[in-house]
Order: sequence, then structure tokens, then C-alpha cells
Amino acid sequence: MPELPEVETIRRQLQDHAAGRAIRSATVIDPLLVDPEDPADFERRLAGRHVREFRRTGKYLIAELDQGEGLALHLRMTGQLLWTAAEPDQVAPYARAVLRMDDGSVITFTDPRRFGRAWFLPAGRAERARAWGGRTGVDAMSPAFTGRSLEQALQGRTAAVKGLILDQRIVAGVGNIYADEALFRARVHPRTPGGALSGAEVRQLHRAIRDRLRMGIAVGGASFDRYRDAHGGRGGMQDLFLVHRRRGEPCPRCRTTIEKGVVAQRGTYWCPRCQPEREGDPC
DNA sequence: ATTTTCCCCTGCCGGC
DNA sequence: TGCCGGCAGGGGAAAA
Repeated sequence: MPELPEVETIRRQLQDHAAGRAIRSATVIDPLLVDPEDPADFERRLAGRHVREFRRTGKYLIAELDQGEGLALHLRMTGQLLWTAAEPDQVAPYARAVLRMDDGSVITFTDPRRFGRAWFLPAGRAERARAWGGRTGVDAMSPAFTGRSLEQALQGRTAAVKGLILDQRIVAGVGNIYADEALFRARVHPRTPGGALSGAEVRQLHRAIRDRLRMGIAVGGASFDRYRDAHGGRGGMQDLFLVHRRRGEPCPRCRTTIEKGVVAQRGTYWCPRCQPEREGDPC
């Protein structure tokens, strides 16, 4: 569910509401949320800490705390972060953890599918890496993500380009929705071997990724199902989908019927005319 | 090293 | 109506 634009939307809201505040208390409801799984230790470490700012890298949201420590959150498929100005009347459905702030506001992490995770990050680069792994490559919206860097990453690769742009080590933040949308804009079939793309195609794909993510951020993310922002509000990107979840509908460019299949183990949508499939070895 | 498969969880939807 | 299989926007580990 939450990809880069969705996480960025939540980040901005939390930055407005909760940056500069202290965490009065942290309560873990579902121990599975915490990695490593030690809820009592996690709660103890967070209590009383100030949040300097909310950062994002890829799909990770990071609350930077005082003394160089941090709290990293990943929403995975169905996680939500809800901010309320005061204690809610009742605990939200599927609540997994609650942060109570010193101004009485509350941040609730809900997650029906329980794939979401939270890590306490100790101070120091090496310590953080040990606690967390840090698993991501360059953020898709960072200036360091360029056509050239993408070209290098795809070079010689035989796997489907869609799978490669979903690989968070290659570019962090792209998920299934924005991958489909970007590949359509770039007019590249999702099954094309990564190394088979021409230089021009890679540059187009890079631009398309940026373009679709930027639009997603501008409209507050995609809410066709569960995703809600930190206020419980919906985004608008689902109304701007070009091909994603539009099987059987006409392509917005050429009116050919949009197809759905499986690429890189994920449901995938494309226009067979605008994005012709190509057999291929990358030579 | 890269690619592929399986798994983690729960909710929901369509088909029978 | 009720049950069951399949599917879902995430990523990591293990196998090939």
C-alpha cells in the first residue's frame, strides 16, 4: 500500500504536528511490530524522548530523536499512522502501537495484516546499521537518483525491469502502483529485461518514475483501498491512474484495451500497444 | 551475483 | 447463505 508518495504525505503531516514534541509514553500492543521483538525495551527507550524531525528514505519513515537516536517505521502493506490532537475515544481497529506526545496528541500505528515493523535506532552509523540493516539504496526523489545511476543498475540485468525498479536497493520508494504507472509513461513493457533497455528508454523511465511519484505526492497518495493519511483522509492519485487497476479499460493514449498479468510476482497492468513486449536478451 | 520461490499475516471478493 | 481459493499496495530469507 504505502509507497513513497503515501509515506511522504504522512511524513509531512507528522512533521507539522509532532516534530519538536516529546514522546510522553510508547505502548506496544502487538509485539510482532517491534524488531527485534522486545516491546518493554522498545517502550522504555522511547519514553521521554524528543522528536527533532520526521525524515523519509524510500518507504521508511524515521523520527530523528535527540542524542542521535531514532525510530524507524515501515508500513509495509496495510500499515497506517493516524495522528489525533487528543486521546481518541476508543482504540483504533488493528492498533499495534501508540505514541502519546507531551501536548496530549496521539500517534497510532494500525496494521491489520501485521507486516509493518518498527525499529529503535541507536546513535552512530555502525550501531544503526546493526540494529536496522539500512537496507535501501538511493531514494527515488533524491538528486542522486539519475538516469545514469539507473542505467548502471540495469546494465546487464536479465530480470524484468519492473522487478528491478521494485528492488529497493536499486531505487528506494517505488512500489507496485508507481512502477506500473512509470513504465506506461516510459512506454516500456514491464517484462522487458533490464539490460535490454536503450539509453533513451532508461532516461525516459527515470523521468517517468520521478514524474509519477511527484504527482502522487502532490495529490496526497493513492487511496483506492486502505491507505489513509495521518488525518484519516484519502489521497487523489487513484483517480489519476493511467493503467494500474484498469484492466479492460481503454488506454488513455491509444484506446487499446489495458491488460493485466503477473510480472515479478506482482499484479501488473500495461497497454500492449504503447508498451510492446520484446523478447529478449540484453545484447 | 543474480534470479526465483516461498513465506510472513489478515481481510476481502468472486465463484461455486 | 456459506465455504474456499485466490488475491492484495510490502520485503526478507532461502533455494536454485
